[in-house]
Amino acid sequence: MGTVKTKRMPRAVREQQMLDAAVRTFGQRGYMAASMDEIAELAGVSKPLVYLYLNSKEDLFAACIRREAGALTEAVRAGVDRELPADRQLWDGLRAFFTYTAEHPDGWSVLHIQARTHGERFASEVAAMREDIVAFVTQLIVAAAREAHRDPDLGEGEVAGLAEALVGAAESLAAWANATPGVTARQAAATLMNFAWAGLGSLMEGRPWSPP
Amino acid sequence: MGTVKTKRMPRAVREQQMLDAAVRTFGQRGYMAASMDEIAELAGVSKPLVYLYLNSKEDLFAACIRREAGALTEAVRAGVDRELPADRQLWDGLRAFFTYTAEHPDGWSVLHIQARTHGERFASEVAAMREDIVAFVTQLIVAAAREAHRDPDLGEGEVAGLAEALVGAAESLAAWANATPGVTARQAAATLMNFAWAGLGSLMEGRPWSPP
Amino acid sequence: MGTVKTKRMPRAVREQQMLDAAVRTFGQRGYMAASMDEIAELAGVSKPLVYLYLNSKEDLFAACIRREAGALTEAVRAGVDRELPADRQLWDGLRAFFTYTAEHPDGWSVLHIQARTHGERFASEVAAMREDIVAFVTQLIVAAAREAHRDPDLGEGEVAGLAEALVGAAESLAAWANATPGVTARQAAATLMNFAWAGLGSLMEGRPWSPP
Amino acid sequence: MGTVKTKRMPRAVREQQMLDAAVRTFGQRGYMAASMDEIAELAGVSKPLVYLYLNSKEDLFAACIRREAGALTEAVRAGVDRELPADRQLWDGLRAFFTYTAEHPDGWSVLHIQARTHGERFASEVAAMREDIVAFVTQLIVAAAREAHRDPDLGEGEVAGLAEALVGAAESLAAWANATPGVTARQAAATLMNFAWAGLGSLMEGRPWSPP
DNA sequence: CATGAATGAGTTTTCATTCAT
DNA sequence: CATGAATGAAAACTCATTCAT
Repeated sequence: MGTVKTKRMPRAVREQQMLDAAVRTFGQRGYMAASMDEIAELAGVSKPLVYLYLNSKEDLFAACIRREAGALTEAVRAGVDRELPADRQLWDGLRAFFTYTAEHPDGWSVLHIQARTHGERFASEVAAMREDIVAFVTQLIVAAAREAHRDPDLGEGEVAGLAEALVGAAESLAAWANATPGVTARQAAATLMNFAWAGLGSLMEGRPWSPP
Repeated sequence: MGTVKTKRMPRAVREQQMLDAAVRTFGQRGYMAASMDEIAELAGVSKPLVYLYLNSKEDLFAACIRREAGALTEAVRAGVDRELPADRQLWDGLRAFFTYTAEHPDGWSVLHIQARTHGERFASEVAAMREDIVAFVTQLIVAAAREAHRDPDLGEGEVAGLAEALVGAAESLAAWANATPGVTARQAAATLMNFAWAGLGSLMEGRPWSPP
Repeated sequence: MGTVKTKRMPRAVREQQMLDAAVRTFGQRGYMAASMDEIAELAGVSKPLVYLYLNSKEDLFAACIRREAGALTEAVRAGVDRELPADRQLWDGLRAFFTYTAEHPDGWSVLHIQARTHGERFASEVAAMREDIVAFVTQLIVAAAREAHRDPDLGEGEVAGLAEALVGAAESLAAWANATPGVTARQAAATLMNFAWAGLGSLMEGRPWSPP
Repeated sequence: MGTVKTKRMPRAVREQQMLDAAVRTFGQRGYMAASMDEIAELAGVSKPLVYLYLNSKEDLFAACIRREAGALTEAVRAGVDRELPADRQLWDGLRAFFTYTAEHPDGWSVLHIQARTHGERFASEVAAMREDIVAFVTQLIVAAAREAHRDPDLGEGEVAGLAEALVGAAESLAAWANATPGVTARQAAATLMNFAWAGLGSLMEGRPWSPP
């Protein structure tokens, strides 16, 4: 499955091959356990070439994160039509998200797990992407309230907590769906929509659960 | 800051000191980056003693996982009274969970992050614990339906998905609460109850969201 | 000729063996070309032990410099009786110096050549030692003038330049004597005394050479 | 700061640019620490071209030594008029020498330090140059004796030692003068003439210092 | 029981050097 | 001629692990 070893390719192509190999290795082994030797071999090049193009293990990892974060963001963005109703947007976004994470489990692992556990430099790059997504979901919640002609009795902090919980639930479900054979992206999205949209609806109708 | 160095303690005590040091180190540095040197020093013992008692880095890590998983499970179990109504049980369990993760961030990091990224052996040990918890939540959902005299139109798979989503959301919120100053365990639990219980209620009243 | 490989020695002894090996290797190959592998092998230990005791190549080199500078200084000091007349002191000091450099060519190379060409950190350590020696020689020149009941028409700067030239000449002669078979320490010292003492005498008698 | 990159220059010119870059790099970084990459970049050419013209790092270094040794020799030769009295010749030669070393510190470093510490091949090339100079100084000493109508009671070995000491002192003073701001070539030369010529004079007048 | 002494195997990284175009 | 693409070999350094005392 490793990239076929061909000689003398343009730099841009080789760089992508290296990033492919790196994402796969980092995703499966983890940042620390991944060795530059393994990455180079999987990419079908010698180690010095990896260093020539990507500088260091850290830089290589950062490049992986940037590429994968961009790709995931782009996939979700492309799946959503901002003209449609809020629930439809959320549904489409979730499907795009679960589809992408299912098709790129290593990239998702790099973003979700590896990047968060190996230094501020990496964590902050992912945090930025995540904030984009949380902001998007927050907008949808507010839009949903408006569409339902409700004035949600929710403070800003509460909406943020909800968006955070929704995104967190999505992240967890992605891991679960990846690990559970037979669970499709569509099913994962439906489960979450059921759970979340109904809950939001109830909240907006003024029936929150309150602690005893 | 390490345990004070005292001579000749019973083996069980020494082992706990070692596990304390190991959990702290694994939690903060990650499994790969943690060095046996650092752990031994933090525990106030010599390295060979660590090997004598715990065998290897792998075994030491496994011991950490077992201890921490047990402690977390126990904390949640102790916080819940199985005689109370389902929503109260969930509320109490969530509070116990968020309290524990806030007070033992390194242990939680070991379970939630480290154990899942370093080989099947560790992942499966945590998965077992997690399944216990998901099973507990599943029971609560079913119990809630029964209490409400509803026949939930939910298949087993759907309930499982919901429980999974709930647990996943809790895990995400734990990380979020730990990282966000000013968010208490109680607040995290309230946010999630609001989100989840209302959603479950709507579902049971037969108003699920359905895909377009 | 390498140190015989014996097992389990006290740290202090091993450290000296390592320094011996390092001085020899640095002296013969130069700082950059010397490899830690070679040093460890010559010392009869494994590389990790070298790092355990001496930390890094830089620290190891610095330790060599410190040890060798101390030994050279001590050898010269031990060879001189500060109660004797100035010329006798200079003669004795030079003999001790040439003897030492002849017997420890690698140590001398480390101090004279290697330390000066690999970063301020090392250069300054040798510079400190050299300044000690230049100061000593300066004292002797002044003492010589006093003994001769002369008031040397020499400014401080000029005396410094002379001391510098004398020390420089000694350093060069050391290399020359080491490289020229059949030149003894005594001969090297005699050549320099002839050259220097007579010159100083002339200067003090007020017969300097003056530029055209 | 590197040579401006221009296309299609005659080989001889390109070679000089490469040697300029190499001398500078070797002089400042040292032989081992200098990288062919840096040299090629500083010369404004691609690495393969350096190899095409100069063959290898060793050959490149040797070419530097040859060029710099020739230039230094030539500078001294050009500064001296062989018709003038011996002391004047020495004075002029020293001034030329100190001037050259001050103006070409990297070249001087290559000759004085680098070449001597990286293998017999390079050392011997510098040694040859140095012997030329020592021979020249030896001639001057003999000529000085003749001019003074003295029959120096000095054996050949002694004269050689004196010349060696003088040259060595000059080399040391060159380093000292380069490192000490405010010391001009003229001052360095004056210091050494004072020291040396007076000493020689005394010797020839039959007042050598003799060991106790 | 406890530890100072020791290492094999691996890590990231760099460098002189060569082709194919 | 000139260069972008590529690498074999080795460097400094680290770490989990084990004896001998």
